Amino acid sequence: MTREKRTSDADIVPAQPELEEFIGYNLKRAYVIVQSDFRRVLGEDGFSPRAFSALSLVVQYPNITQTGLAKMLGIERSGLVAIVDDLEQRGFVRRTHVPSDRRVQALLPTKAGAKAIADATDAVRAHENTLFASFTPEERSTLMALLLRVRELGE
Amino acid sequence: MTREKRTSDADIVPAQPELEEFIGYNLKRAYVIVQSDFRRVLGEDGFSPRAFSALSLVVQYPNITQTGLAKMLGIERSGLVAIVDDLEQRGFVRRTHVPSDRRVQALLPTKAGAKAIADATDAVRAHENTLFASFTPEERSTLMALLLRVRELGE
DNA sequence: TATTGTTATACTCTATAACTATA
DNA sequence: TATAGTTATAGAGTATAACAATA
Repeated sequence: MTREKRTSDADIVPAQPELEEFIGYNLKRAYVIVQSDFRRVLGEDGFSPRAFSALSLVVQYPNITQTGLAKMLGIERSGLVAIVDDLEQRGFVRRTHVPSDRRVQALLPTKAGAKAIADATDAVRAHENTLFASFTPEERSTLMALLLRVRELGE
Repeated sequence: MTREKRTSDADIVPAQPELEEFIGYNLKRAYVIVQSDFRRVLGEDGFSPRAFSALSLVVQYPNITQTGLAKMLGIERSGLVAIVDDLEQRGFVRRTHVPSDRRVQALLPTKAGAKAIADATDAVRAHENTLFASFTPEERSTLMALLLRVRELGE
């Protein structure tokens, strides 16, 4: 058994940690970068990522139920209550009873909610355009396509 | 001002939610998919993603300090204490005092720690190979390269 | 029996601030 | 004064289980 010449374990400094070979690790690190920049920009408008996502979907799918919205967001129904409570208190959505099924609370955006999400969406677009300024349009669309492929692995 | 023919807001069903246009949103959804699969596989070996990452780095950079490890992982020093406590209790790392500076606690992997991370690394490789079986090698390396580019945006 | 929204609860992850012992 | 490790604490975010109202 041969042994490399070195004085102690501390001398072993690999050019690249094994960790770096994993997609999961790089995905997380990349996600943290983008999310923290999102929070910095959207914090001014008072939107957390999940509040932004929820309101965006309510505006696009008016009368969506809370269960339906939770499914779209990939979270539990129970977790959505606080999010909707917050959006309702800020006057961005209304819970409305549905006559045909009195269990469900359909969600409707208010005009203020539609305005707020339109402004926030513009801000997020600007944030991503700035953050990804060094990416070519092709690189961005390639990244998007591959991320969609990853998302499909979970279905 | 023209108005499209429709009976109510509920009829508006866009082919694709605006949310889907954002890299940040897709990054998060993709990350959740990969992480939950990681947890399912590594849970058997008793490694959370962060414990796995921490031990992996200690094995690769023996005598790393806690502050140095926290920087590599992108978390606060204080957050690392519980992680190292756990790894030390399980006999995977040792905290050792450094004579030249008695403030620092250098971290050394034990043989059991090196063995455990080697096995877990094999398991993670297998997990990613299975999960990304539908990706070609080129697609995987393209995804990795783009994720690295995103990570660089945060430096 | 099953489902919708809700509450209670707990767990993970992370950050901030303050402490201690060293430098 | 500054730094390494630590502790206390709090805040997101999420999940599970159970409940009332309704189907």
